[in-house]
Amino acid sequence: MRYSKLFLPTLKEMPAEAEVISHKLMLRAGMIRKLASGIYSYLPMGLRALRRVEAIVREEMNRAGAQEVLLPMVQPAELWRETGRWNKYGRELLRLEDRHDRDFCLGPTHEEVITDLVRKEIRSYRDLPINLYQIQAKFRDERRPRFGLMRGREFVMKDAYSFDADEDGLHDTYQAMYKAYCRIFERCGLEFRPVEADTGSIGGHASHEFMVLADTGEDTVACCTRCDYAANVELAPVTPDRHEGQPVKAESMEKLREVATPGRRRIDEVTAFLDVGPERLIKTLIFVTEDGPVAALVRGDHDLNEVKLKRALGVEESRLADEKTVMDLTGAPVGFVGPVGLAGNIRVVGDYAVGSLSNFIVGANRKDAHLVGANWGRDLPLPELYDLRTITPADPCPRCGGPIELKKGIEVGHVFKLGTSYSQAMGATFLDARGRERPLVMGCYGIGIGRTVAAAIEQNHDEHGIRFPMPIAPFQVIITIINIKDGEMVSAAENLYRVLEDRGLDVLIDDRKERAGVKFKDADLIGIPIRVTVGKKIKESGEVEIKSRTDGTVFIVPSDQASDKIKELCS
RNA sequence: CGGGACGUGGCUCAGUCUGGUAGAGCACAGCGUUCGGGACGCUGGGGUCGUGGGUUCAAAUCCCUCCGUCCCGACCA
Repeated sequence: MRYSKLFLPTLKEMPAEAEVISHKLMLRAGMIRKLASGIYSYLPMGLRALRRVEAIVREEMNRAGAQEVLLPMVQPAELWRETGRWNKYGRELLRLEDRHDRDFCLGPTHEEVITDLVRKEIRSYRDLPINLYQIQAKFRDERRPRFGLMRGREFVMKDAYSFDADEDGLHDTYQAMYKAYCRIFERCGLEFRPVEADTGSIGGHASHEFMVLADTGEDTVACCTRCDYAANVELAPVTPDRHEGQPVKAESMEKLREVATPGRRRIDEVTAFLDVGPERLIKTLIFVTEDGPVAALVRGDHDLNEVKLKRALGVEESRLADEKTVMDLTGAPVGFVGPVGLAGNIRVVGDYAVGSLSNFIVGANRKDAHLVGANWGRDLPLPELYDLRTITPADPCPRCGGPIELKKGIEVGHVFKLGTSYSQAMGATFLDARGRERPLVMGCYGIGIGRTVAAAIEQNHDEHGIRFPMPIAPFQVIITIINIKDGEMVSAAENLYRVLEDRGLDVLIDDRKERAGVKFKDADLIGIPIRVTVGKKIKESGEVEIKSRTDGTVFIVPSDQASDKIKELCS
């Protein structure tokens, strides 16, 4: 490709709208442009990188036995009504009507469509297992799109859906997908970790997320520094302390008394005012669920984990109660709510760690007042105890007891064992070897293609621009002609360009009428892994300069040996 | 959805507080010099100041409406 003919508008200055580095660089390097919030156009450079990732994904999916299909993006509402998701999915589902006022939606995911397809075509266990995938744009009307391609509303995703005859079959398919995902992200040159993940409201049996480790990640991963345990913090269980739940002797109990805490609502305000540590306090958080309101108790220095709370309560919906609801339920404004005297009115649950507290401090359910010296049994009943808090680096690894480290990650892939929830809801069945009708056992497997490109940039850049890993680079080689008016330089560069293209490399030749500095800056910005400079050395000694964008290594080689060296560096 | 910020040539921004002839740099076009790390000089084109309304002799500037964008939070495969 000739740079002079390429639609590659690079930006010298930082775009005002971008915050994170991958977003800034993708805009500056002319890869993407925004059309609307969370909706982006891919320009040639961006599309090339996207296609590279897609090609790797295709190869590995095909190798793992999956077959590519392409499903419609516009989907009829009836399918979504069958699974109940037409109502459950909420406002993220972009709904539309056709000219006959029939309801449709833009597909945010394709379980319904694929299950419909398979239930109509697959009748026998002899046709199983089957694993179908597609690479296609998804639309999710996110509440808050951000960070460019990292969380867009329209985004390119590879989604695969597997159908097995039984759980064992699903297990094998799941393992094959897991391994394929590892290969995909390894081949993309990413530092990643597969982590145990929450199965969410779908209620599957197992799930792993593939996290690219980067500070800008929106997820937090708990990693053991001793064994290979890694899990999303939403999920990572906290091992209860040995002392938790032990009764306190009556004689060591302080007297329960109410103290005035005017205006002190937050934990840090109360602890500062009373001059005690946050571990002496119990936070009382009121949630509203489909089964009614719930009070959840965690220690002042711990964070409540809503995923764990939902699981402990066995509910699907939960949200923090608003100010008015809290007032109606407890008689106190937010910040002064406590569990004493609450048990009769609403369900109270507590984290294991609150069970071992004695002489603790809680809100008094009265404005500007807290209770000091509270104790289980005497002042209030011990609530149902669960693992409700988010793991911290102070907690041991749930598997080996080793030290835990928290890291930020970008979720680029997710694999799920779905089981039979969709197939049962939609009547997707097959006949087994004994002629019995049974529901298909499903799995689903997603990869955010655009997000993978963005994540690769998050991990591979410097102050000058992108440093694309070779396997996903838009071009492998850029040839920089120092002076376009110098016939000797041009013919040497053109010659090398032809040779490299003939040898199957993707080459960009910078034949623009620009000064050398401009060309170097652009080459660094767009991150082509290998830069070949054809300059004055070609005239003096017949040599060219080959520079690695990845590590900065420079090779000066005679021009007739350049293609061998470049080929070697590209492999 | 709650909180905050912003919206002025293609881009980055100044001008708004204190109303009075729309600016700079970059980019773009032409000419000249320069030519291995985003050159310089001269000339030139390009802006309904997000939208609608209001106040005023006069609005980019003050007031209100709506729209859009970004950030934090909530929420979320």
